[in-house]
Parts: sequence; structure tokens; C-alpha cells
Amino acid sequence: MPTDTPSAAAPSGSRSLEHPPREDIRLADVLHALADPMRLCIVRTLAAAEGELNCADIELPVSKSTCTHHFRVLREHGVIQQLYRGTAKMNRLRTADLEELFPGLIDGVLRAADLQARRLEAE
Amino acid sequence: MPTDTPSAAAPSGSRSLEHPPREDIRLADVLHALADPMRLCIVRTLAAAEGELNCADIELPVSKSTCTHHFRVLREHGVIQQLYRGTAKMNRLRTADLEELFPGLIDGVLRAADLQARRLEAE
DNA sequence: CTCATTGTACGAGAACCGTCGTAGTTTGAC
DNA sequence: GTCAAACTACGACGGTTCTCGTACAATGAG
Repeated sequence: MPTDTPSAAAPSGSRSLEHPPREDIRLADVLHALADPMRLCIVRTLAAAEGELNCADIELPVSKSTCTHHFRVLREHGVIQQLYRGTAKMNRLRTADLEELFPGLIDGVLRAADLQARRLEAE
Repeated sequence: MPTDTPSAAAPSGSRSLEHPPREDIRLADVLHALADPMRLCIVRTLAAAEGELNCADIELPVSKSTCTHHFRVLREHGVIQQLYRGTAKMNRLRTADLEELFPGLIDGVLRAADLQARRLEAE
């Protein structure tokens, strides 16, 4: 049973961040988290990176505090996992948890986002 | 090219309702429309019915005016099609349009909703 | 015409959301 | 110890959402 949920014990010398356990993740919350262009952009970038990225790696046309807000929404609703590494905060999709809960959902949303982006690009 | 978009010409003796044309439907709007438990319930019921239902056929634990509100959100964001028939207002999913725009998306959401409902049912 | 059915329009209230700027914290490098 | 980098906390703002109740409109049946 793979899981993305961070272990309860706080890692060595880092601040800890609250994540919902997998069984508390609600579909409506996930959809709500994804239902914002900025957050969809974050999620697409993370999916494309297939690894972890810090917040600064994902450029958004909003202020830094707004970025913090969007990352927090994604984390609190179970879409991403965040952890500190030095001064940076690394982000990654909770792919395993989401796949276990809602198989195919995230892939479907990502595919839909790609299709729409391609359509919009072509005017 | 199949479409669920109602024809521009208003049908015989009925009030007309505004629907976004297929090319105006945005992924973030669809996700937002689905990101509410009441609306998710409406969509699941419509999907299970595989046809059209009027608003009264879908019982929700909210007032009638709140129902009207949720149906309108679904319509204005391109998820359902509504048309009057007598005093009733028939609702149906815009399956063809959504499938053309975002293949697999609605099915994925519906499957996720079923899975979650089954989990919650089993406590 | 009258009436019950079905849904709407409107206004209101409470809550929430996305955005920002400013001031602050934590960390690693020097 | 000092400093820059990365991110947060907090409060504020304007806008939107969800909910309701009341009053109203359209339709079909009798």
C-alpha cells in the first residue's frame, strides 16, 4: 500500500507542515483545489516535472503571498505534499494517494488541461 | 460532429435559457461547477438516469431557490442543458460536448464520486 | 376561469475567496 | 555575527458563493 502521506514523525531539522491523511481527502475538495487557473498551472507544472519543485520554480503572474496561498490550498486539500529543505519548500503531487483514492482522476484533469491549453494556443 | 448545444432558434412555445456554446466552456469552470457536494449529487443523479430529469426529481436537502441556483451554475458553466417542458424544466448532462472537449473527464469524476460514496457508506 | 404545480426573481446575510503589501521568520553562506 | 534568499503571517480589500424566504410568473388540468 504505497502512500504519499508524510510520516507522522517530523523529519530531522525542519518545520512541519500539516497535510490531511489520505482517508480524509474529499473529492469536492480536490475539485475545488483544481478549479482555479493558477492552481491548475501549478499542478500541471508539477506533473510535467515528475519530481519536486520549489515554489520559486513555478512562475505565476501573482505576488509571492498569493503564491503561498495557492500552494497552501493545494496542500490542505490533499493535492500536493510540501516539505521544507533549507530555505526552500519543495512541492510534489500526491500522485499515489490520489491514484489510490480516485483512479484516473488527476490524469483526466491533466489531459483535459493540456487539450484546452493547446486549443487556446491555436486561438 | 455531435453537439448538445441547443439550437439558436427558440423551440416552439417555451421560454429560452442561456447556455454557453461548446467552445466557450472552460475546464476551470467545469471543475468549479463540480466542486460542490450538492451539484455533484445532481450530476451523479443525471448520469445514473441516462436521460432527462426535471428539477423536482432530484431531491436535495436545500430550499427550492437554492436548487434553482445550483442548476443555474451547472448550466452556465456548461455542464448541463436545460429546457422547459410545460411547467417542468428538464435537465440533462451535456455529455457529447464535454466528451468532445475533455474526453474521459466526466467519467473520471463520476467514477471517483461513486468510489467515495461507497467508502463513506461503509464508514 | 380557477387552481395546483413548477420553477424564477429578488434581496439579504454570512461565509469564503483571490489578491495585495508589509513586516517577520527560518535557513544557509560568508 | 551578518546578510541575502525563500517563504510565511497577518490584515485588508472587493468580489463571489451558498443559503434562505417571500413574492411572482408560466403552464396544463379541471
